[in-house]
Amino acid sequence: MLQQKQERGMGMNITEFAALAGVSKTAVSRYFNNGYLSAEKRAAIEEAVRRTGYSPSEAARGLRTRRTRQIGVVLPRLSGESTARVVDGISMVLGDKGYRMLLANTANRPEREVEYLDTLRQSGVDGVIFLASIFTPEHRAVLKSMHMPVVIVAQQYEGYSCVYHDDLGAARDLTNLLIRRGSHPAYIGVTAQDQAAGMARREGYVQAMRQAGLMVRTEDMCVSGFSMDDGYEQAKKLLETRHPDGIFCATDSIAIGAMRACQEKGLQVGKDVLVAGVGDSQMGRVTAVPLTSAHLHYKTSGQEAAQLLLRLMRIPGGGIRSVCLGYEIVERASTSGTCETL
Amino acid sequence: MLQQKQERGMGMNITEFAALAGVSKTAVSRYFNNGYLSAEKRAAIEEAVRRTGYSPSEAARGLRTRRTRQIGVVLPRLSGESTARVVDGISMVLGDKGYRMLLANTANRPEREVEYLDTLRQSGVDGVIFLASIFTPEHRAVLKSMHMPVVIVAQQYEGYSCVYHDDLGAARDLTNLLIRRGSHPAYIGVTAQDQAAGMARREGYVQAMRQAGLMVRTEDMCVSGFSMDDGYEQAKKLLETRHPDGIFCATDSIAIGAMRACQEKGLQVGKDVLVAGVGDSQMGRVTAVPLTSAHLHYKTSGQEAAQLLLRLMRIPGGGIRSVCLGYEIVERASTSGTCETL
DNA sequence: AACAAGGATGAAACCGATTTCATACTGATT
DNA sequence: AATCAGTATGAAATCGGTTTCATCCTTGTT
Repeated sequence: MLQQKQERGMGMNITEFAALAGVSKTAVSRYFNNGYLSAEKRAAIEEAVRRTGYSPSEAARGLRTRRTRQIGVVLPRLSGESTARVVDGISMVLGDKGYRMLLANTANRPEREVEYLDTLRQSGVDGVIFLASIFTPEHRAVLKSMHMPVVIVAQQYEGYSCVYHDDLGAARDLTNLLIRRGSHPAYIGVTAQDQAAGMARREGYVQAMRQAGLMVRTEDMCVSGFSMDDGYEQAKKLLETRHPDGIFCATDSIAIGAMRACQEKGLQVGKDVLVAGVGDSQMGRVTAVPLTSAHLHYKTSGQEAAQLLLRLMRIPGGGIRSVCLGYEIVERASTSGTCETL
Repeated sequence: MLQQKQERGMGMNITEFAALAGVSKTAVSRYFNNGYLSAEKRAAIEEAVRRTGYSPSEAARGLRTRRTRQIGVVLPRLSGESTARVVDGISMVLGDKGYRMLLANTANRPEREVEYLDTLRQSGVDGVIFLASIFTPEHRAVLKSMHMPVVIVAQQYEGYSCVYHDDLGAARDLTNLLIRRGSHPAYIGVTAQDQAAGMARREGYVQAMRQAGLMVRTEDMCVSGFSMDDGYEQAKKLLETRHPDGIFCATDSIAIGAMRACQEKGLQVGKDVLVAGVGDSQMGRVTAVPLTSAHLHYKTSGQEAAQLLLRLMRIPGGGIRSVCLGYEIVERASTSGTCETL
């Protein structure tokens, strides 16, 4: 029976293991926590670990230390390049530091975000990274009640460590590019409830238009959902009513939908109509007319967020600091007129 | 001080809370676990919970019950449509059942898979879903030592609950399609260490060729990496040495790379060269020549995997059962010759 | 009226670790 | 010789829940 336990390396507790190794429980605990320990004991325990495969129970350890070595990640969706890349970045940094990642996928339902944040609070994670979409008063309330390190990604929020992109700058530069290439661009964006993708990019468009001395007409600006199909629908309407010679889209998905609408109307993208998006997605690189876009460093933002969280956990009650990441404009055929072949 | 604790709803333990609610610890425990409890006590506790926001410590609970309500998910990468969709499916089912998801991203390093599986074993998750890429002897060893419910996705492995796709059938049908459309297709695949995407799809190609009475030449078959660029490189070589009039690719990414290689050589995809991939990715729908592919139900496979895991956890020491999901051939311009405009 | 079955109750044992504390030993410094 | 700082040690307390157990009420049944 004992033999079986030894071989399986399971179901053993520190008391049994200590007896087997010929040392005290305390010594075993010290072994796993780098406490004072003589070389002989250390060796004896090491040997016993090799034989049995014993490892201390995380549950018991967590109960006593109040640390779980887990951090929660709340995100609006998993499918979607940007989110996936952010999470990738987070897991790179956190994995190296021995932290595990508890994922909460809210499937784009803001009320779930609040719910999950609360669950994470209960489950005792050491910290939370929150990929926010929109901020409701409930969000603010639950965030305030978290009482643990929190980092917010892709939005700015006073009093918290945030990592975000210069959405406004990217939108301004892209709109400028559309203008320089000779168009008077219209705008297809997303809900203004989304600070980053909605508000900031819209503002970037408006600023660029004003600076260029162009009329900003509200009829030239419309609000779309996040999908390709949504972009297609909005663009179709726009093309019928306003006949723009350029469209700046708040995301690549929207832009790709818009390009399809253009082509269905017999317009040549990159020539008759210039189109640009934001995000530099894989898809935008393989479309018939490759899409001009702004590359945002999503993976980096994930890494930065993890770093900021580690910092918050290191400095008790302090260490709040935010990071703004830059962008790179990537011009392709959808604004240059040179229609490539793939 | 007590007032503060009440208001914050934090740092309180069951003893303090029980005193505050005017009941015994046991009653509180029963409240949260649906044990025998009079209506009055239930109401009193409910009221106290509302006032304080108290919730039992997961760590303490887990220590005693040996259940964490967490399940581990090990996957080769996060960015990548198929994986993301599988995880999406998993989180849908598991989230509804009150389970949390511990994600381990191995970044395509098989040795890390083994390492993470071991970490998950230690951290006491209630079960594991393993999105496998390849199976080494170390994999088999660590799986055997898990002593907890495990479901394997995208591969078949004797003795475990698996959910996988009919890769062979999909590959056979697609190859058949390429043949019916008049080509003698070559093959670009991935390492045969990958049972599903490597072996099975390759075998499907070979079977279809044989059934059609066509020569299967090893020179017409090559091994590529998983990226678009890898597919591009392999296709380029193939086009220079063998001049095929059709290419069946083991994945959409490879196929998209191959299409680019064709077009750079001045060949018209869908006419001079027919191309097909597997996976029905978003990207394959927006390429200049939309890509014929097989739709695999990734999200469903995630849901099924979660169901199978719940079943394993429900039936102690049994309940092993596997699921094979079908596919749907989606023919687009890359095999039909009708070159669409986006 | 006697008895069985099952609901309701709380004290105490238990889960498996970490941390405190009191004690002991070593070598270096006054 | 006395003091001190640092290393080593293990028994016991502790973390915050759940589960067992013995007991006490109710009912309904015979």
